[in-house]
Amino acid sequence: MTATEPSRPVEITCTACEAYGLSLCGLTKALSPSSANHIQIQQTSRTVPARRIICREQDLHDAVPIICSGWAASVVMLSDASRQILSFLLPGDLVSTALLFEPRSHCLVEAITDVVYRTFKRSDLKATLFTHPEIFDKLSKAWIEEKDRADQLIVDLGRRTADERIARLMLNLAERLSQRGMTRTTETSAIEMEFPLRQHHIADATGLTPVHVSKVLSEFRRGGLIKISDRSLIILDPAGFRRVAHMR
Amino acid sequence: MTATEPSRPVEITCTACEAYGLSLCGLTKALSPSSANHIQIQQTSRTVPARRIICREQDLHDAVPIICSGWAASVVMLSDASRQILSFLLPGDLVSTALLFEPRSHCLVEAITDVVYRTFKRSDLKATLFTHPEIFDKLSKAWIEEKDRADQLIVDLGRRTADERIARLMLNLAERLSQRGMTRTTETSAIEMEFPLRQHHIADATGLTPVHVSKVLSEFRRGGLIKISDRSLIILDPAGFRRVAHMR
DNA sequence: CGCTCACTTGAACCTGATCAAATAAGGTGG
DNA sequence: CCACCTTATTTGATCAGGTTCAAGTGAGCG
Repeated sequence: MTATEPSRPVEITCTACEAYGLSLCGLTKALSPSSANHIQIQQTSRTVPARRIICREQDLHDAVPIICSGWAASVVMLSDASRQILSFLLPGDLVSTALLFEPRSHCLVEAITDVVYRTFKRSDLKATLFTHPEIFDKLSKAWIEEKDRADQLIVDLGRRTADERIARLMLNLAERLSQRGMTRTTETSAIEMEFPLRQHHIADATGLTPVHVSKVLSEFRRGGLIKISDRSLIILDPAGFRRVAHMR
Repeated sequence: MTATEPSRPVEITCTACEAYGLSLCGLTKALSPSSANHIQIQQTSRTVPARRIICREQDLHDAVPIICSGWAASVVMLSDASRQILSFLLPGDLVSTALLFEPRSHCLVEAITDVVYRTFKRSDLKATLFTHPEIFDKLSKAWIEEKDRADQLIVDLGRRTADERIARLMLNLAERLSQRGMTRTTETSAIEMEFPLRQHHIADATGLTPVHVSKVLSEFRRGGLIKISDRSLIILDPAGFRRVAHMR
């Protein structure tokens, strides 16, 4: 909530995330071929420092936020101060497709790293849905993906061990980052990426305690599966790590 | 998969679930006032006996099924034969709003009781979305509800005890049934309903084992919170039961 | 009558939580 | 750059909520 450009009409194209060609920001791709086709839509860009809250449960949002850069998380707070992370938001992600239809969110979104995001006005975005089938398709795809991930998480939390949950979380993030071109593969076929999560984020996302996360990660390290240092993650043995993640 | 009426054009009105005024079937309500407005849409009705599978993961569905009567469950099967139930489907529920956009489902749907359901052709239903804003609204509402429930389940599985999970499941079902007029409140303000779930269903939905579910239910019974017999459930002490469900 | 499936109950076990203390990393003001 | 403070991570010891295993009781059904 630091810098706030004055709201002004711009192309829906969001150069910051265009490269990812994904999710809502990817809709820019759907439109750009025929340049005459660009939509004028009210849009605001904001920058939020790490750890700050992007929006709260109570906020009535007229705005639909999209992450342009940085990592964020949607989290539900319980009354005893325990937390459950519903999903991590990466560049190009719509915070929640439900916001397209309802100005209410039952969880809060917080920045993990410094985050740049843009908001579209719901009514504008909703209107373009009807006039631009490509956007409609992009958004329904985003919606399906969001739900698929939620369902996967339900299965993970309901039926998998701590090791599996943590490995799967990391592999899922690696996959999503790689779709965005945000991973590198070394000559030893290890996968390398920026990884700003603290262990408590991993704990909040997997339904575990930070203490146990620490133990499991040490175990993974000892097994030569991963290497974490300096806010970056290397999956040294992707095949072995996937084996851990599946198991059963 | 027993009785299959030949596919024929009928009004979208689905009398079986119209009474509930909910979910997709509720869209019938949105339309019926102006009778000139009725949609002709291909529709098929089927009856499935208890325990049978309504549709599998692999099936490429051209069809969008809606439960007309009975209870069903969407379940994910793990390779070790353990199961996670993602959601229970009650009369008036769309099996999955994602089916509106994608002919694929990553879980299977199985009948708990005898189930009557109808299927609409995806393309037809999708088309009416654009021409009938009331239907669009109904469906986006269904989508949001579906996602809210999934998110709630994530929190339950990630952060709550066995007692809380089970109590919340029952209270949620009671709430949904009551919206459909499928509960009775006695003079002692106990809440009574049909409850066809086996303990293993409860276990599959809450990420617990049937053995533990049995123990928790016995505890609830001993505490005078609920009474289960003969496929029906009475919440004897709703206030007390809600207290158990919240706890923290 | 004999089966199968659902539920119950108890004992032993185990995964992950809790508690506690020590170490390492940042971040801030001087 | 240092001193200080706060936040992360590690590690070990103990605890507990649920699982697993096992055996027994019903209830519905062909």
